[in-house]
Amino acid sequence: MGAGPEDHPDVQVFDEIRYIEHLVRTTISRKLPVGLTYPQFEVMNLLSRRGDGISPLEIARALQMTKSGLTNTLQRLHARKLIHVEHCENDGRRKVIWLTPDGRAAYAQSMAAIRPKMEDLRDGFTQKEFRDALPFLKALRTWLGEKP
Amino acid sequence: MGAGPEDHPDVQVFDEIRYIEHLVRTTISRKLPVGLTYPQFEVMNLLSRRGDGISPLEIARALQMTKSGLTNTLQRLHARKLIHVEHCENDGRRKVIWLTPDGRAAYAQSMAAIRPKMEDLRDGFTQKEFRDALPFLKALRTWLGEKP
DNA sequence: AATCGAAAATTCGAGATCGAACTATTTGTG
DNA sequence: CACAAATAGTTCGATCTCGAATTTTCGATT
Repeated sequence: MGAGPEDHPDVQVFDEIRYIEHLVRTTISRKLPVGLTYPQFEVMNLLSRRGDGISPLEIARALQMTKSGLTNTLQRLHARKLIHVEHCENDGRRKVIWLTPDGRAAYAQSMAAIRPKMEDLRDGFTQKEFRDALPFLKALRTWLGEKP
Repeated sequence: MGAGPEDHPDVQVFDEIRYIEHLVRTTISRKLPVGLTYPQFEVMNLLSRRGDGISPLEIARALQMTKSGLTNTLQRLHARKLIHVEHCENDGRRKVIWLTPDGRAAYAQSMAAIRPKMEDLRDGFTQKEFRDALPFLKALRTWLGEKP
């Protein structure tokens, strides 16, 4: 029984990364208040972290979403009145997104649902462990992003 | 300007992981022969690595797909005659999946398209770097998977 | 042997995701 | 100024993804 490619450390690393990404996505999804999906939460999370008043294109780039994919998500958030969409004054092509009070409330509710898990995580691992893992992950991400 | 949560190493790690996963997915997707999607490739990759003759449930578990999602992908692969679906003799509920010769050819063609990038990667990083990154990633994945 | 509960797969509906084509606006250049 | 190229966003079609409900088959208990 010879060693297949699945034994190579690089393949294993990508498998683990795929698995972790999936676990994070499903774990958070299941904890979100009903009516909120994971991408919707991600958008609101960015609006909350980065401050409102950013454009759809900035959001799409920050979250690795396509413009068309983001249009879809923004339309749904807008339909639920969780975001407010303004037309940019200086540039007629651009729009600017804001969280509404309802949006902030839904976001706070989501974070509250996730917080216990996050705190568990910070008990299970040290910040040093995360810090030590970062350089390689950043290098890998940069390398993958630079060579199209 | 206080430190937001985005500065925390743990948040950064998850951001990098999300980014890497996305880059791998899109990079491979764009290199695949026309007509093949990334999930379809993943299934064929597993069939090729793990050997044929495995059941849909085993595939779904290995690839973190839901059974219903896999049914969809298998139906498409079957429609293109890239896989062969048998009814298990011992167990009437189960099916067993095989790559057809066409499937093997399509898989070989996909791997050939991806190989240069993989070789570049093995030039850009050492196997030791991947090996050193593994324990933390495995621990993180296990922890996330154990606490539902 | 009859039945009940678990397991494997499918169907269905809602939402996400991508890429290509399209519209509208702005910017740069002659 | 006119017009070409670039930019921001949307629309559309195909596929993926999930969860819930359903069907079929198996296995164990009685």
